[in-house]
Amino acid sequence: MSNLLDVAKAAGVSPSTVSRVVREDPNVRASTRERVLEVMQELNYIPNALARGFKRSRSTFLSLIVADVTSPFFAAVARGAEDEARDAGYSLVLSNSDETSSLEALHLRAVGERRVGGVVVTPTEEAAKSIRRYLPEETPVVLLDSRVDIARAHTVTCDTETGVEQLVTHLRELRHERIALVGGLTQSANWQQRHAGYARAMGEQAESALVHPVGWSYEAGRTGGRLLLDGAHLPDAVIAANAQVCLGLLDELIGSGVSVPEDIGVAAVDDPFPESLFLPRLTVVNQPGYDMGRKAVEILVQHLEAEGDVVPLPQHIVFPSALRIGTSCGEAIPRRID
Amino acid sequence: MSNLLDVAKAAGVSPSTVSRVVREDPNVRASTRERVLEVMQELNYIPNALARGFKRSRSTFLSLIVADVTSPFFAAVARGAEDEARDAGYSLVLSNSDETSSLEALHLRAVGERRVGGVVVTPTEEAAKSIRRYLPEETPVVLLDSRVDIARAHTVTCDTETGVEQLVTHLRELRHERIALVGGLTQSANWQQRHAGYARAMGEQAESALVHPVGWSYEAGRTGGRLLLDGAHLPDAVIAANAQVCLGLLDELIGSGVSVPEDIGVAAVDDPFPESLFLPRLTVVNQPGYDMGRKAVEILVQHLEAEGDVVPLPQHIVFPSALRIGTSCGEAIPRRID
DNA sequence: GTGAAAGCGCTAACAA
DNA sequence: TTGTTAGCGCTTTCAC
Repeated sequence: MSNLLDVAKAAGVSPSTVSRVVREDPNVRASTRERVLEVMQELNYIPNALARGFKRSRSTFLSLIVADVTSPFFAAVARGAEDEARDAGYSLVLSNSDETSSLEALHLRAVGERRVGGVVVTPTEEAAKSIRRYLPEETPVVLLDSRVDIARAHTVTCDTETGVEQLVTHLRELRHERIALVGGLTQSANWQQRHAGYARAMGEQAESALVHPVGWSYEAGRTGGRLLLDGAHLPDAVIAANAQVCLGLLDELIGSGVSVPEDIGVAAVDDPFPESLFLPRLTVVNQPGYDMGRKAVEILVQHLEAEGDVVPLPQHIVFPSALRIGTSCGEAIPRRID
Repeated sequence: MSNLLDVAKAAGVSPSTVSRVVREDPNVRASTRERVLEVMQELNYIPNALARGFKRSRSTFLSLIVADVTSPFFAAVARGAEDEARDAGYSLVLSNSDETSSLEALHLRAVGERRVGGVVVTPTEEAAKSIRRYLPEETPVVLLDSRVDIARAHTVTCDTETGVEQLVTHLRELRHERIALVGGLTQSANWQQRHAGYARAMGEQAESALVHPVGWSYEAGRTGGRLLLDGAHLPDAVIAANAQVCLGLLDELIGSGVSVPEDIGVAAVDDPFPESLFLPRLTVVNQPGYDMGRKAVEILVQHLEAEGDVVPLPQHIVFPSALRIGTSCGEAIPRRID
């Protein structure tokens, strides 16, 4: 691999001149630039961005740590983040934490040591500790889709509280009375939001026996489904706390011979099938993953490119969620695939 | 940010000693190591992996360039790739090319200049040129899910030909006679595979009027759906060339009042709804995206860590595809959600 | 408009 | 067991 020095020698100029050409510094005579450019071609010179960033101590990498890219919401976040990063001239390092603090710590350490310019992370409860420990003080952090309390961090979240409130109101307008809430963990801010929205819309009718904070996974959804099936009679409708839970829930219910929406209405926060208008369509509270990912990286870049050495104040962006009405709660009679 | 030299000074030892401690070189007296470790704590020292890799000219990044992480197949690939990369001590840089050669070129250039250790890419037709131009000669490349002809590159693919052949045979056993194939582009190796499997299983019955290589996108699926609807009568069944096409196709068909599978059976290569047992279940030819991503990175790592300076021979791995029978082609009467 | 020289943080001979 | 030294490829003063 030829380097800048090789080019300089072959072109009969100094390294600084070649550097100027590479960086498109105008202070180079046209004819000189010409010659250098030619030699670069001949030698197949590829600038070393690592060495460059190293010297200027500026990273050209940004990190995104999500629970699992395989889930549609996080895939959307990743796509938004990568698009924004690319547009700003950065490359995106992707990590999956499986919502496990040890894996999260491992990744934070990895990207910290690799001196990424900034980190976007969907944090676990222990994120604060790992961030303090493994990330350089000056590395900007955006907490996405959760708000662990970290003074220096920016946050990008979605107002699912209002979304769930609207959803429950919608369900009640459809004459559903006993409405269950399945999934999530009580200590998580995300669950608290969903539950608050639920409680607000249910008011007096809220039945704590119908609230099952069993976790965020597919398995949690199945567990929740079994809890509902084991009850004396099924609730009128059930809200899954996220896409994974929704899938588990549906598999459990339908696998037990329950019909949706005839026997029970099913709705979810996040859309398990986001790409399709495919019927039957679930009624969902949708979070704008793409925009959230994009915004998170935008904040990082802004922070990194802030003038002077004052640390930019933390930003806290809240996106609205959107109630998208489908046919899974008895809203209409669709054409069917079965 | 304190660096290795700061630690050395504060501990009263030489930089090499600190370096030895960091690298867990056994040639350090226990008491010395102790002291250095303490100082590292105090100074909050975080090793600089960039500088280290730079010095040793070994990268700790690997690159994955896919069409779009948002599609379930590529998300699975990304997850597999990241898991393997993590296990091997690398970080994964993710890029989306949208199957566009200009975007692909941009990303190849970006990761080439950033001196990633290796690249996994789902290539466009022009990939060969960009790779030659923007990647250092010695950077290993794995072509995933396609086989543009590049001498130096490893390949990881899936035998969809056999898969489609099995699928068509299955459909014929269900007494479907007029079977359409929608999506893909004739010049792509991926389409040729699918078509070859289709042709082989159809034999004499193949009708070229039922083959519509309209592209790989959601829109292509809709176009294909319209083509079918415009025909004198619907075929008995249709195979979508990938997940996106399948979604477009379903939306178009069902949106026009067609029932699946009563009026037409629908099957696909790749699963648009991979995570769920959710009924109705599509009959699909499944590609093991996770394993393919994992294997691709494994090859990269193997290549990078090969002893000596002989360039490892290109590997060509072919995964089998799996026919997964659902209920979307009239196979059974499922419980239903609608 | 161009060049010389120092150094970013680390590792790897080599010497002691 | 430990230290000295010379760079990895680039940018950046500061001269000229």
